[in-house]
Amino acid sequence: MNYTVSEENYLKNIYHLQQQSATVTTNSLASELNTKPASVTDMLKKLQIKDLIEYEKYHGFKLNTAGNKIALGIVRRHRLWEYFLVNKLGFDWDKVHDIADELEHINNIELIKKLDQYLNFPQTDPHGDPIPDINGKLPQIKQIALAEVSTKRLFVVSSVSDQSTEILELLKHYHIGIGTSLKVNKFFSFDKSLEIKVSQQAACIISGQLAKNIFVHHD
Amino acid sequence: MNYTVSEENYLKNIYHLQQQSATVTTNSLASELNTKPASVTDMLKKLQIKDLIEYEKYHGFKLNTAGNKIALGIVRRHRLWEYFLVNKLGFDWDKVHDIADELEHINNIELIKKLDQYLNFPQTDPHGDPIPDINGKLPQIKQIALAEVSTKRLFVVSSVSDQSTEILELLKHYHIGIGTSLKVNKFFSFDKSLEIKVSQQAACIISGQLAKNIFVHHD
DNA sequence: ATTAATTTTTAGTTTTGTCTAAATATTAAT
DNA sequence: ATTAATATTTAGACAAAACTAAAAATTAAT
Repeated sequence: MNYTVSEENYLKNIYHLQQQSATVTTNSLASELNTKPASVTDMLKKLQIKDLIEYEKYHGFKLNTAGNKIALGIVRRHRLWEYFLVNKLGFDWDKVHDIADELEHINNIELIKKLDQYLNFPQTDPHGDPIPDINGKLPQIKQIALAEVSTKRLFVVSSVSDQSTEILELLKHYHIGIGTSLKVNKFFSFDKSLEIKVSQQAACIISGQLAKNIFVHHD
Repeated sequence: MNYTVSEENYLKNIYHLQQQSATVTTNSLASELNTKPASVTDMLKKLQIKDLIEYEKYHGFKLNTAGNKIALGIVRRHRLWEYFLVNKLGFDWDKVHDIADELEHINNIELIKKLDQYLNFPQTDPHGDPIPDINGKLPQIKQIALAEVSTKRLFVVSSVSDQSTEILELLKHYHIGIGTSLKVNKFFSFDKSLEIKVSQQAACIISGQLAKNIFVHHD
């Protein structure tokens, strides 16, 4: 079976919204897709006929097993291409999203297999998000927000939840990227800021706001 | 300005047909695109309104300067991706066309600039076809069909006009690829076959049919 | 120079994905 | 338990890109 670019975009965005709340609403999907609720309703009917979602009028909807598998395929392609764009072509990680949004719709098994191999089977994309394997299985890396970590223990940055240019700018300033080792020296309860030590550099202070968006795992 | 996938496909195919005959007909374009003449007429009107072709009802049409520039951009992207697919991902050259047909429509200047750089600014794609530069200029490598070459002189294979799996199979058998050095020992007028000597190998005989499809340039 | 054959265009539909405006269901509030 | 507010769906239209069948223009043939 083959799906249109539009169908794939709906499936992908339902998938992402489901990561936050199990059931998705027409309005939230519409705003995610920059479209109108009426258009969403139209597409939902089509996706239901193709048996990719569970959908009951007026009562939200979610991907079924088949829909989930397709969504994971799209996510896999998106994240592999992001990895390629950053690690082979030398893009900054905040510039690759839109390009990957186009590349992800090229659904050629051989292409993605060879790309994966060429990239040496990466586990996560440049933002630290896990890349589903060929069967749609996500490598589960358990990660904690830096804001909730214990002090004096070494962690490795595994992902950043906000992927804006603004956060990248700040992270660049602190010399923090995916894979950077760091530890928290002290939490300051007054303004939730914290003192951290990033690899070989001198200790520095970051905001609680930032620490909530940096995810790490044990070394 | 931004063009749809369909518009780009029309422009690209008009470009290719123009390589063979200066003016293109509705029927030939329809069969090239696997569509119906009526659909071609429809699109021609649109392309004329967008000022990309010269078109007079019932009297053929061709790309104007603007249309040509866009077509060359598509060809550039197509051939760069083909190069990538063969030389980085390890595809056989007869398997890359369809994938490149999809990749070519992603029109992001930064992407193509970085891809070009990553591939080290290749001059020709894996079939030996020249890659237009960023301004649409084609590197002109003058080439002759092997069937029309003088004997006992050394040539380098620069391209193959037929790009089917069938010809690849045959070329593999003779150990001939783009870049292979060879010379013609003798033409046999009886059946137009010719004896050639490929690099270090023993001399062998190929058909005139094959020789017409192999293009070479001086060493 | 007519007629026949071919090519191209027009007219009218269809499908996909979108939209606006109006109607209907659901949820929240008094 | 109504009413008000919000969310969702329906109805009807539209644009892009294709199609079929029929009409019109061009070219070739006698």
